[in-house]
Amino acid sequence: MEAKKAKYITTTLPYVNADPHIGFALEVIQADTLARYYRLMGHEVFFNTGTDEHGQKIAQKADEKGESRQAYVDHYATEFNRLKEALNLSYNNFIRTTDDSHKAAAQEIWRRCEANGDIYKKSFKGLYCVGDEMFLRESDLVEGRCPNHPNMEPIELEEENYFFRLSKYQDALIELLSKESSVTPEWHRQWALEFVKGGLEDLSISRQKDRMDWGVPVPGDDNHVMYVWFDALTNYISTLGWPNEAGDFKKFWVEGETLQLAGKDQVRFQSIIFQAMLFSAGIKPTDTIYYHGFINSGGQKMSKSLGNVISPQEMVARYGTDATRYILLRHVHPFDDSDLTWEKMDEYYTANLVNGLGNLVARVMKMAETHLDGPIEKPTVADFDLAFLLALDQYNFQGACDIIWKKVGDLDERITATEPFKFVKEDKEAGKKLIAELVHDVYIVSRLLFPIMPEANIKIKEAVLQNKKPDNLFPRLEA
RNA sequence: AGCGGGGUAGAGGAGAGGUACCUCGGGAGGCUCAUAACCUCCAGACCCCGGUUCGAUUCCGGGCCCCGCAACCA
Repeated sequence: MEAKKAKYITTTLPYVNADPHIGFALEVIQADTLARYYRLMGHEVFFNTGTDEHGQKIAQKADEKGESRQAYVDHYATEFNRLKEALNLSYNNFIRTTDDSHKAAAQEIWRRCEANGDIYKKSFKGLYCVGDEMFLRESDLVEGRCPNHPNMEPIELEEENYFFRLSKYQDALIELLSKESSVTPEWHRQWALEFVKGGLEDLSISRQKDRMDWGVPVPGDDNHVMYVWFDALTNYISTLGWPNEAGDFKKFWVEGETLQLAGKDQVRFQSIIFQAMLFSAGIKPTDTIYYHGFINSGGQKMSKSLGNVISPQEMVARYGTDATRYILLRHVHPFDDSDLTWEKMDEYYTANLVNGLGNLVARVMKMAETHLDGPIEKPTVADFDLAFLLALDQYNFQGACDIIWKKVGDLDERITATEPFKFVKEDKEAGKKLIAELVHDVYIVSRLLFPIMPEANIKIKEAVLQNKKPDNLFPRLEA
């Protein structure tokens, strides 16, 4: 058998100024499903996630709470890492941008970009709000004032920043983005291409330390720290041990296939800025970046003031880990925005997991336990359903689930049509054969479940191999 | 303004150039292996106007309406 290409897969790193958001849960579950799928297909996989911990907003939040910056980010890193258990994630590394090795990598990529002539110093003039201690953008202004501090006059301030020569990489980016595989779905690639063709401005990549010190020090200049984006984007390679160019970096980034997952608001950062940084540092660009949509609730953005926020922890508490994964994978569109409410999620859970999959396994395994002499012969490894593989290859999680649940529905129909529970009383051997076939097919379903719902996969397989009806896989919700 | 996405049964979603599918809900029946589950049947939909086509809800053009993005925001 030929050696399969190594696969690298990463989420974006959530910024730790709030508890884990359902949108990140979606992303990390999608990534985990792909990681499990690729492993199942025999690829060696490196799956990365972590936390983005520098920058003004975090410094501000920590100050507000009266905590040290480090204590503040430590708290959140722990919170996010807890998702591993809650969502049954199989990542290989959880990187924090405050890790020493990451900071060293960020400095090294800075040096390489600088050595390539792509970093220069320029003074930047803008309106500065003393209240927020930050520069305001034109579009932020409300009647010429800071929206947070309407009674303070913004002052005009000038500071020196380092800039990254993004403009230099226009042609390289156009070439990269002309490859269909570079971005999924297609419309984001088109947008990025148009955006780059429209011309790129260089971007500020540092902050003066006396105003904002919570960042990675700029190599060779004690007065500046890196702007958080520049530092954070480096994580995708620092997690692989870069700047050590051998080892995992070579295996997964250089010689393997790289896939990033991100929200649709990230196109500019991931597909343009980060790729330009890689070009500048002489590193291969990301092979594919997949962008998911957003999750709204009740037709509106989730927001604390509307009270429609759905947190991943609450979902896990109500439905369990597997069911949370199921809902996010099957009932959220892989590319477009989707809408979830508790009402709808309850419905999905009851219809498809309690009444569907859970009930099917219960009825089949009860018959098996009662009528079969022992476990069926362990099904030999059959080929996976091609349509199922194709769906996952195209990040179509919904489509992959649809194929599984079609099989569930077909099995329910077959039980009604063949009535093995009745038949076994008239013709024992023939009835047993029918039941054994059903058990076999339940096993096949559970195999497909592996990337989607790892716990159910194990429980169903065990039930089949022990010829025992399992406890309710998905308990009915309290009325 | 511009760029992008979209408008499918009562609700929420999928889909495709030629009997329009799924979940919930409504109506009628069946079964009893199962988590009061499961199966069958019925009622019910492709925003409007043109064009291409033997044929479009699906492709193209226009209109109306909704939703994103719009540069440092992590």
